[in-house]
Amino acid sequence: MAVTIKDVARVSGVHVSTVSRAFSATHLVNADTRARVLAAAEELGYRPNRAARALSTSRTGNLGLIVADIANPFFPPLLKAAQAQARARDYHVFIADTDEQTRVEEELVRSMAKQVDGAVLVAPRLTNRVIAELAREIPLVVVNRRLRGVSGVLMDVGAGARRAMEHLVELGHREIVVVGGPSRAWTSGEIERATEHIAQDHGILIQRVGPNPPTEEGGRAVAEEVVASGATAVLAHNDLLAFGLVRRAIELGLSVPGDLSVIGVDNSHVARYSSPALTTVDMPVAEAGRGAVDLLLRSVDAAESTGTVTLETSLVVRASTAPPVLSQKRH
Amino acid sequence: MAVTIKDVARVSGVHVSTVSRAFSATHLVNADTRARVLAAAEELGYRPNRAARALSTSRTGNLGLIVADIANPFFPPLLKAAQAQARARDYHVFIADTDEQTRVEEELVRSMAKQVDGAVLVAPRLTNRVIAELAREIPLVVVNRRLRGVSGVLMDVGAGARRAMEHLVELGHREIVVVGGPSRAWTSGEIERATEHIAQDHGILIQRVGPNPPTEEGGRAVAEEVVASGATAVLAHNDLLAFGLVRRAIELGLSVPGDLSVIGVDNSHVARYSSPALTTVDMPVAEAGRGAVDLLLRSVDAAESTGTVTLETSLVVRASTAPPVLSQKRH
DNA sequence: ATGGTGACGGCAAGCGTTTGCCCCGGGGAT
DNA sequence: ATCCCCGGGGCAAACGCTTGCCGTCACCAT
Repeated sequence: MAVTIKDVARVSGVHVSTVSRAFSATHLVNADTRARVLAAAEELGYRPNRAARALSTSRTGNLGLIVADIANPFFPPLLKAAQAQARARDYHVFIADTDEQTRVEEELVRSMAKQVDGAVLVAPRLTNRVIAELAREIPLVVVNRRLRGVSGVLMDVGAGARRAMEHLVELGHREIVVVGGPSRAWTSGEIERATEHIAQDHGILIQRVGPNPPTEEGGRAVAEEVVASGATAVLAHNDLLAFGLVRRAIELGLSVPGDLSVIGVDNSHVARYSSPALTTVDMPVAEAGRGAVDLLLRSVDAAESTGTVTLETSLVVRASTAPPVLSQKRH
Repeated sequence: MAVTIKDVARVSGVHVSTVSRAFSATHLVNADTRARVLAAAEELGYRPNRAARALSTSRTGNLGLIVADIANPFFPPLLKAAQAQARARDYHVFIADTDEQTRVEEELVRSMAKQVDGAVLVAPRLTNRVIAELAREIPLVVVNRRLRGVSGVLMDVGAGARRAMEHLVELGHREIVVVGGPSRAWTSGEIERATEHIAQDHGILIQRVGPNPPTEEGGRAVAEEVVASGATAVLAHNDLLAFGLVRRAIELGLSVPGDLSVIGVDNSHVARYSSPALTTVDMPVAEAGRGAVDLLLRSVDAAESTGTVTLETSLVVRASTAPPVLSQKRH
């Protein structure tokens, strides 16, 4: 029923192989013949069947994009950019949501493997071991994960966290709580390390709370603990967490940034939309999405190349940070 | 290199057809034989090649999901729900972003056609004619578009807009501006009709501005016009537009809701996150995503069934609406 | 004229599955 | 004892495309 290469061949009076070549090896066919074939194809509305093509070339023209939570505002701009880049290269993309579950993540990669030329894992929650294993089965690039032998694009969240801490220190804060995210996220470790350094360099007192789910709820849940800590500022693992924390802190009667300065990470639109607008670490997500696809496509073509690109982050100062008020300490 | 049905056949000592049946027509093979086959498959890590399967069954196990803008906060929760539902049914989903361009939308459907069993068009910008045409080539379901002969899930934004207007009327507003969205969006017409009715019923003065791009920028751009109109309240096509409008209005020295009440549509997270929190029309997006996939799968299986489901919306009153101040009119 | 050389394009195998057809053998009905 | 039926499973074609191989023909150099 659907029009196939055979129909085109019949109509244009050539063999199917010629039709095939007219599309994918243009230099092997005479210009006039090719024109006839293309005309016939056009007339019939012929579209090559990618699945069939995949069967003989073992190239599908598809990519997989796997994220923890599509609805987390960190991801959509990245997905959008990656999708656009893929499309520009004539690739289609499968997008899948793992719901933060590592089992699902692994299963998803495996079940997609045959259908894609490669996959990008965005902020994977999987262990390095499993990722490395998967990378042996299918070209992989990871975003925000450092892994020997696997291509990756990293957003330098460590530098961003450092900037954020310095900003707080300059404002005069001396006791800061760092609200952690999911324990298996690479960014968690980066932030921990960076904040540790800053604390030592400046003699700052740091308290850590977490791990926490990277959601508004997670933020609300830790608010009381943060308030009780007596710290005057907090750096949260992401904007959502920061936002929930701010909301709850305000409900508890605090003023932000008056009583508590809060910094998020991601520079997602919640940071811009919320009030007070959040000071946050900007993550170049669109660039990361594009970069991941480029990297992936490169390793699909060139078989064996792996590489890592690191993208710069920056601190965006908005209205959720201010000097601490010099009241008597609360504890 | 990859393990195929042949390998499994060899290892388990049966013919490939038996292996095939062991997977997809279990009742046609003896239980013991089947167990042997499955064991061999497991041992080898065999996964059926979906592309090959598609070739002979003409069922791909894939779905397409096409949206105007992944980064517009209206879409991600819908995508997430749709994707989850599809996964539960063992379907993979292609997600594509049209960047609000109708040409791209059409081209996307066509280029996916051979690779999916059906597609859902979310808030399509295409004309009815083109959609109907596409629906003839591939099972389609549209979200937020009413179209004879094409399955759809509709969120009753008309009822929502009516509720929103009534809310404003009850608060005492008598001059309201309706900020329109993209002209080709179905919701635009619905809102226009609903507001028209309310205006007549209550003798309200309505002014329309638009069409506008459904973005924060779009909202900022119309703010001055809205302010100059002298109206005391506005109903915007979506939250993003409402949000941009609020921001700009505040920059212009107005207070919201003091000088201007604003209502959005979508109940996306920007409505919750922004300040003042937006009164908005809640859209059951997750349900719509699930419903669309269900509907699509049904028409894929049952060939010829088309249906429309309408989902209820509701008004969420937050902090961006209040009674008008009774000052002298500004014009 | 003769042989050589490309360019062009037909032929057919092969990619991994599914599925209609048929064969085989065992058990129940007669 | 014979016949039938049916469960089980092998065989091979088919799905739509790509690609290595080879034949044909025109054209050029000798």
